[in-house]
Amino acid sequence: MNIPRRRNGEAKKRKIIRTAEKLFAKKGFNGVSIRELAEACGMSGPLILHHFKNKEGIYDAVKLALVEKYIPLLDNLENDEADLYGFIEKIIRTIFTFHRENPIALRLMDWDRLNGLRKPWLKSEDCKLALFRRLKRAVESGEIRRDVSPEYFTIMLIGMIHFWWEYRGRLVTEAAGALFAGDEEYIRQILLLVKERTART
Amino acid sequence: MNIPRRRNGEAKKRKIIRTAEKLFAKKGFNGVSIRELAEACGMSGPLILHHFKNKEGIYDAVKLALVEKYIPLLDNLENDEADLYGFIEKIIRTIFTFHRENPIALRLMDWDRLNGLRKPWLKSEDCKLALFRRLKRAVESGEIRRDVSPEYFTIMLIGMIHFWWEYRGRLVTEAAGALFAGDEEYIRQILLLVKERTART
DNA sequence: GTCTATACTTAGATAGAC
DNA sequence: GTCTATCTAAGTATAGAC
Repeated sequence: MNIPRRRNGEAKKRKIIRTAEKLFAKKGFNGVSIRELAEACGMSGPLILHHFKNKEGIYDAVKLALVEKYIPLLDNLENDEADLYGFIEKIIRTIFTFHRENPIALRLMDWDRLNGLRKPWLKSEDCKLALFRRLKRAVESGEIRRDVSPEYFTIMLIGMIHFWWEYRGRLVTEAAGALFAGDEEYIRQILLLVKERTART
Repeated sequence: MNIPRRRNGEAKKRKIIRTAEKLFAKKGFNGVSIRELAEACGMSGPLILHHFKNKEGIYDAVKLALVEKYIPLLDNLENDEADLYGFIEKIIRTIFTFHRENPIALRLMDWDRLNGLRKPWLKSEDCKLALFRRLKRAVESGEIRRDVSPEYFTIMLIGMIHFWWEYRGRLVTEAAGALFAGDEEYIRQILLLVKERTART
């Protein structure tokens, strides 16, 4: 009994990634040791390094796993629909859904940005780009007011959303339900803002 | 000759703080070793630890130095003037000035937030608070539209500003002049946004 | 695949001479 | 105040038995 199964490695590998995700999000790359990760996984250090080349290899795998969760959400945004406000709401909700389902993503991205991102998050800029392109078209076609700058307006919108999730992450005392209601109200306020700023009179 | 002067310690201490500021901003607390800091200062490690109790002591001193630069800016905001838009512009310019004069502050604050801030940045929330209070008064008195939420609007504004400086920090290829012009245009766009959203029709 | 033992490096901090 | 020398702990990673 207790015969080590063949091809048990993949399960362990996933376990390592899931555990490392949380630890890296909490303490950053430099703040997590292989020893600590091994203990949290209930394995030995050398076993971790049997599955991954080195510590950076673990980190890269964590990033890759997150990017892969991101991709299906982006496929939603392929065709930038006719209705500008519908499109903006869709983008906002896409980002909100991603962060709600991946509460550690923002912290990981922040650590990575501060550490000077050796390898970039290939897909993470796509929401910003999609938003910018759609806004630019709307300004050029006269769909919205001409004095709106697509570049700066994009930065403002992404900034509002980004900061909300940073800020929200610190409200640990709140109940989950209250946070969710806050999300909805914040989205509503953003959409009001967008309309008031862009609508032609 | 080359007699070691008395009371030379304070100058060294300042030098250590100025050097540590840059290193901590770049690599975070865990990413900087005392050895590295000592070398960058042109001193030995033990000398650093003669002036500060330990590594955390250096870090705290760096934070303190930054907070002290922040205080005089805040004194500007004491009386929240009659004109709402003037007040908002003043707050925005205050934050912009601070970040332009202390280009490393934002990174330090971000590192600190991620590391779980043992000791808080006592004064850094004050701009947000001043803004919130003024907005609340404006809504309640009917100075601006009633459907504006002071809480969320504050978060949006701070988010826009915060993200701009994060984003700006990555635009290393741009000339300083272009960045400065970008600042002005961004402020202009924010103020347009605020007016369009809040003005009563 | 999985462990123990261990090599090697670097970290923070101290002792003590000057 | 300032240095050299050094301690101890912790880090990454490998060797090799099972």
